[in-house]
Amino acid sequence: MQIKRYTHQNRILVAIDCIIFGFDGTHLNVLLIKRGFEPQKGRWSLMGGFVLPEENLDHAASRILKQLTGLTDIYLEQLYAFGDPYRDTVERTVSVAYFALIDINKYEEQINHEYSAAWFPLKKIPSLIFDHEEMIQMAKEKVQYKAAFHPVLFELLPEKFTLPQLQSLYEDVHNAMIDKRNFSRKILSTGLLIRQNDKERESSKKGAFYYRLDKRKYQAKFNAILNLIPNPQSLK
Amino acid sequence: MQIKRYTHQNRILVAIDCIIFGFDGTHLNVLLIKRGFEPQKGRWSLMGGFVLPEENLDHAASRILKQLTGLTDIYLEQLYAFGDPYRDTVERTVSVAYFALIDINKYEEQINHEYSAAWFPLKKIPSLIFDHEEMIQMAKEKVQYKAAFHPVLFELLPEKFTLPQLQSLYEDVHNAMIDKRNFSRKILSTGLLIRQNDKERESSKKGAFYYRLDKRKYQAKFNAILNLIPNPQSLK
DNA sequence: TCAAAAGTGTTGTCCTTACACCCATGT
DNA sequence: ACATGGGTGTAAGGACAACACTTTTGA
Repeated sequence: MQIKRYTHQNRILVAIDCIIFGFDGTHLNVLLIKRGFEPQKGRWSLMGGFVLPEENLDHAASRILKQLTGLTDIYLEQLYAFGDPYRDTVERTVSVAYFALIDINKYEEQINHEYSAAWFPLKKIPSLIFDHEEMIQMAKEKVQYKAAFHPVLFELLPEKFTLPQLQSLYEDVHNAMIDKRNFSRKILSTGLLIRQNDKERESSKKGAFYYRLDKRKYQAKFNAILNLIPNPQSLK
Repeated sequence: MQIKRYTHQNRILVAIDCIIFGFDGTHLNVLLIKRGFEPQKGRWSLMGGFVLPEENLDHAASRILKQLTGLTDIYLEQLYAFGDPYRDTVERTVSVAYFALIDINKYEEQINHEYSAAWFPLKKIPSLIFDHEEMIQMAKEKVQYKAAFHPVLFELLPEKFTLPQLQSLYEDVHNAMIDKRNFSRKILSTGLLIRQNDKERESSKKGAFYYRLDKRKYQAKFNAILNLIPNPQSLK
């Protein structure tokens, strides 16, 4: 007996919301849009959209990310499904949240005129619609946790970056000061970085060597458990 | 302007599936049901059900867990949302998977006659409907990962348990032999266990002391990052 | 008295941390 | 020449892993 449809069941809207992180050199930022549409027109929110009939959740998230940023091949990971019956004030909607880590410079090259978007440092997030603040909070904790054991923060940097840049990123994400000697030893001991011959000369007179990821080793070791921050206890 | 409903959008069934783990003293097991209903009647599957109009996802998962096991106040955590458009052969359904850790003995006291359920060791999972095998695989990896840093496996044991029991649990979950001297030192150094005065005398002549969780400290330290297994590298 | 599992301590190695000085360069 | 940030080495302490013998008791 072939069944065609489940009867007497309640169908629900399924949406995606994207927490898009970028690093401005000092702080981790989130990309938000000012809604030009109802509901809650004029307020800030995460970029989101409904899941279409023929696409899976990952595809929907990629599509929505591309719609705002123009970017593809981005680090994107499912975070959590939010399903409070009243979280969306219009109609019940289950939202599957994804977080993305992008190189903030790549974004700035793109310009999307359909949405007015802006970066906000995590400590200065404005009031958001629905449960979007909760989503960002959870995403932040997830990135923090993940970055303590996996080399995921490289996704936030350009292809060429310096150790001081990398260190500020770690310091901001973990909200801690790190000793630069210990940091460089630890990071370099992973074998993931290849030193380039040229230097970045904007932010210091001496200049700091550029590094580049060894992509083979990066992929191979991504899921390995590394110890990337001094006191994992400082996480909660 | 108040909107009443999103127009032109596609509504989807939202279901919950529960991966219920129990430990039989030797192996980690999963509780499966033999479906007495369509679709796929007669095949093994996870326990699941649709999300009802007025309940959130956690509530739906608790309800479904209780329906099968009779148990409440169980460790239950959202795992992942599965949303391939064709994963359910009847009709598109997004399933939010949860995993539960229960004391297998508590379950056996309960008898649910509506469902014929059975425990399967992880290495002997039968063929399952839809994407349920993938769900179990992901849940297994999640438990393994989580247990390496957080004292979550206690949820699988009765209130009173012995160190050898705990050790076999860790050994099975991480698929590794652990030195008992190092293991007991590490576990006891967390300060989470209180030794009882009585012994378990079934499985050895000498008898092994019972321990009990210090619930205050357990709650306090649950999210702290502990090092609970010898070589985190043995995870992948 | 023997077998079977429980319980316990020490040592060497490695990893982690704390810490201070020199280097290169632009002004 | 000096100020600024980049880059490196070492020593002490703590954590981890490897390892073997004694204890208890039921048969």
